Amino acid sequence: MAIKIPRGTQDILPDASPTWQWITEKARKICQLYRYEEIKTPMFESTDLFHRGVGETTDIVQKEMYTFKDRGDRSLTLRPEGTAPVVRSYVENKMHGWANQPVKLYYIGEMFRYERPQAGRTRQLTQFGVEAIGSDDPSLDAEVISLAMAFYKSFGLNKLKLVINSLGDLESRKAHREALIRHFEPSIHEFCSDCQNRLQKNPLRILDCKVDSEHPLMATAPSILDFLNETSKQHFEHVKEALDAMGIPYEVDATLVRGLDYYNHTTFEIMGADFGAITTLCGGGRYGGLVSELGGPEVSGIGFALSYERLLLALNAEQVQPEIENPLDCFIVAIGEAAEKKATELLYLLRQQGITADKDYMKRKTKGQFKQADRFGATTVAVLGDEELEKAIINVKNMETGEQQEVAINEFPQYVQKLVENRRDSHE
RNA sequence: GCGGCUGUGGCGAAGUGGUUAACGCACCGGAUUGUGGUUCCGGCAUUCGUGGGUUCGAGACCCAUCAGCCGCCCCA
Repeated sequence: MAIKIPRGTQDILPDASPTWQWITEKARKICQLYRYEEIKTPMFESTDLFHRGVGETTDIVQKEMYTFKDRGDRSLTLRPEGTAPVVRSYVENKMHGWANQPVKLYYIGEMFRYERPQAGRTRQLTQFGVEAIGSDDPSLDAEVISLAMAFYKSFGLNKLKLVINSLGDLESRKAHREALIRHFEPSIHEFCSDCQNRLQKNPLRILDCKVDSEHPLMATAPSILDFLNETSKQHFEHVKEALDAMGIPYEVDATLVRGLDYYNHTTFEIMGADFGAITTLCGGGRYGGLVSELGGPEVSGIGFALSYERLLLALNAEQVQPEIENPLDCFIVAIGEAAEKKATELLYLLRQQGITADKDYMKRKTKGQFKQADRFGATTVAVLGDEELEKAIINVKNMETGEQQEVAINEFPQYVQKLVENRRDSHE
């Protein structure tokens, strides 16, 4: 049996790859505007990085990692997310000592999670993410959120919803955590087994549970927003004011709890609509203890990650098409062996001049070659056969008007060049 | 990891146990010995995701397995 693509992965075929290039271009462009610089980290890291950086209690670490041993008996893991590796690099390269602070980075790359695939969820996913590390200024939170929103807007997407929340600082989180345990503990046996486990490990995530969302204790659960201390409150207020000033609408959702352990203060999610159960396009937030946890100084960062796969769902739902096209300037129809050889030479000349050019490689008849040229959307076709070779000319046909012109073969490249330039001028 | 649905040529899709597996699109060839987008004619699945079983006979029924989609969980 033929070998098939691994589960949860996909080939990006030529008809889809322009869209992928388009997304990448938009991402780079927006990062350039906001002055974030690209960082590339390895596809695999020491397994410990994710245990320490992402959190032992998270689903990612507990059941979704592609972990393997290399020949030197090192435990390595294909990266399931981008923040921990970037922070590892921040610490390893002592970026906290760089002149420009905060350090503003972005990455584009593949992530790997062992999950059950469905629409918008694959085992290899492509993420664009941003990390601004070294400042706890709340206006930086707003900048990162606005970058994400501007990115989506640049595609013309409109059905977006920004949801924000604050988890507060360590002190606030601790107080809230205790209140949650007090709230749920007496009746915890009425909750699902996941929630029973969460009670001591991470009671915050009980709020996130879909199974027990109708339980009366959910509605009356203590809200993190009531436990924010003065510092945390001010931070959150500042973020909201900055968003208001930029005219970015948002909703505050006190139950928005991000899945990874390292978040504090601001968390946010951008949701799309109209494409099935999965609506989260982008998730992010501020992380406090992560840098020091990985051996760096006590600084915090803020970032987000979003996937191409889900952006694609949103683009489909709103019927957005990429702006990329690749027109064929000239197709050479060669009739006979001698002409075929000459065509190869002429193609090379055209391409050296920046003219997109192609020919037949399937030994098609003349008619078939024209059909191919038409399918490619060639704007001109050059016909070369024995008759032309004898007279040292080539017949250049305009495929829109059907007009055909004899051109001396040694003037052919310049002639096509002129046609292409005229066409470009008239289109501008 | 759990539950539901699905799997026929490059694509879409008929076929609900009986001989040579409809049809549409795409593709290739011819009508037009060297000129496209229209038309007409012809060609194009030793085989129905894979493996096994039931049967005189299986694309259809059964079992297993793989994959996809949807839902749950969770997340990007």
